[in-house]
Amino acid sequence: MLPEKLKRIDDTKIEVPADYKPGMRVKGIIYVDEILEKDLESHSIDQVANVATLPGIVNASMAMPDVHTGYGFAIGGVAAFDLDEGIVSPGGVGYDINCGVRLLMTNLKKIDIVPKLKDLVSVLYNEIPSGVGSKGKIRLTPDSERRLMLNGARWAVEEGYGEMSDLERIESGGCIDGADPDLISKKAYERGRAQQGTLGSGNHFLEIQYVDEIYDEKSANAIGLFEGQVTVMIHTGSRGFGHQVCTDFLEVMERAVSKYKIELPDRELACAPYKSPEAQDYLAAMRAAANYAWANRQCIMHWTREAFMEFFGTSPRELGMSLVYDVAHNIAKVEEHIVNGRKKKLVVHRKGATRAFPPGHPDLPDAYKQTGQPVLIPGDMGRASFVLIGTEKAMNETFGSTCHGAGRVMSRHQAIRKARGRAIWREMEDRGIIVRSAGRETLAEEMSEAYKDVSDVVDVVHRAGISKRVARLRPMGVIKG
DNA sequence: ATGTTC
Repeated sequence: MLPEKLKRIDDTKIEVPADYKPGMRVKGIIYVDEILEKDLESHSIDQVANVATLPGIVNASMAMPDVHTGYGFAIGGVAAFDLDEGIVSPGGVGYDINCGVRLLMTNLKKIDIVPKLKDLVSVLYNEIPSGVGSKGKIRLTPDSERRLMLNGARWAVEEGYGEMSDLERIESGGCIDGADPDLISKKAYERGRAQQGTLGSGNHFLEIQYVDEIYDEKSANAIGLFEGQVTVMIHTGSRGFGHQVCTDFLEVMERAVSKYKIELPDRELACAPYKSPEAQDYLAAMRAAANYAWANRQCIMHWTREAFMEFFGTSPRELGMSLVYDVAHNIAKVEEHIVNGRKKKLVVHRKGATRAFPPGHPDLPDAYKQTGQPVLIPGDMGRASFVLIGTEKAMNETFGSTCHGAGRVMSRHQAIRKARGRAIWREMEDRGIIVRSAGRETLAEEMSEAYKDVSDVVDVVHRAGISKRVARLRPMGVIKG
């Protein structure tokens, strides 16, 4: 049951009124329908309300339909702050800075690979390092790690991992300006040294998929997607490097909270005024970690192309292996939005939320100027993933943002208990999905039933108009950490 | 998410 104070606005969203909790400066908006409303945790609602108390918050504290409890800010949260009055908070970005998704398409059809699927998955599994604490094939010197932080995916391309033309199909060109390697701790340098080009664990994955349904023929055509087409989705972030950056700056922010006398309903919301050196330093360090993640997805995509080349004995070009797009879903960015009819720069925190810019937006590459920004939504490993497109309505309502995935319904611990005595890999294989995993418990934690149905999540954002459904992808082969 | 409890 929803708390009585919450008001349903329409069939896709509810309002958390500004009198829900003391100190709220704006209302909260949670995008859920009657189905997902049942999975809404009261703690997530409290977190949306807590964020609404932060100085300089603009319009509303928002949450997407895949919302669940996170560190301070809910995962699935979107919050934008005024640059004069507002704050920056590491909790609004999360531990996995620039966790995100990229989608690679091919000109292969599902029927071309079904008979060889198991072998193809093995080749990929051997080629892409995965698992907790996994080390990659790259060893960064302090100097190369610096250049990586400054240049992101461009660093990877310059090192031979991919092509320059990949860069225009990455959010922010695969490199956000304003990173400062001098603000990165020795510990973070050390943790990042051997983890570039690794998948990690948890919900991170590499998946071979096929396009199973097209909803919007025109946009799908413009992107290059067709029914039965094989695609590869890569979901990973900045690994131990970003985690360390977040840890380091939470400490800085805790001190800033007392220094600037910021009153917080929850110490996990530790933050600093946007214009303070603490906030500017965090943003510069966060950008270094964001660039680390973009380079990471670039390297992994490159090895995916190499694995396909080795397996099929033809070049990636002949296999049509071009990048569709790459999105960040854990990041804070300074963006221009219209507030009360006037253009204004804001610092937008997206934590488990994806940018969804509309057709014509100046930040989009030429390839997507007319279509709008591709939005990539990974589901759980057994069901589906989606390609959506950004909309004008998202610009007006959610600072150009939409959902990011399925969202858990079971805790990791619950899932492990529920999976006891079962062979999840075999259950998947019976459904025609080949899975390889480095970690023993990862498959249990990540089984389908531990997640909401991503189709329900996507249905809400589509009906709400904050992004538009283009295609559904079904998993065939999964590599997990 | 995470050298899965510095």
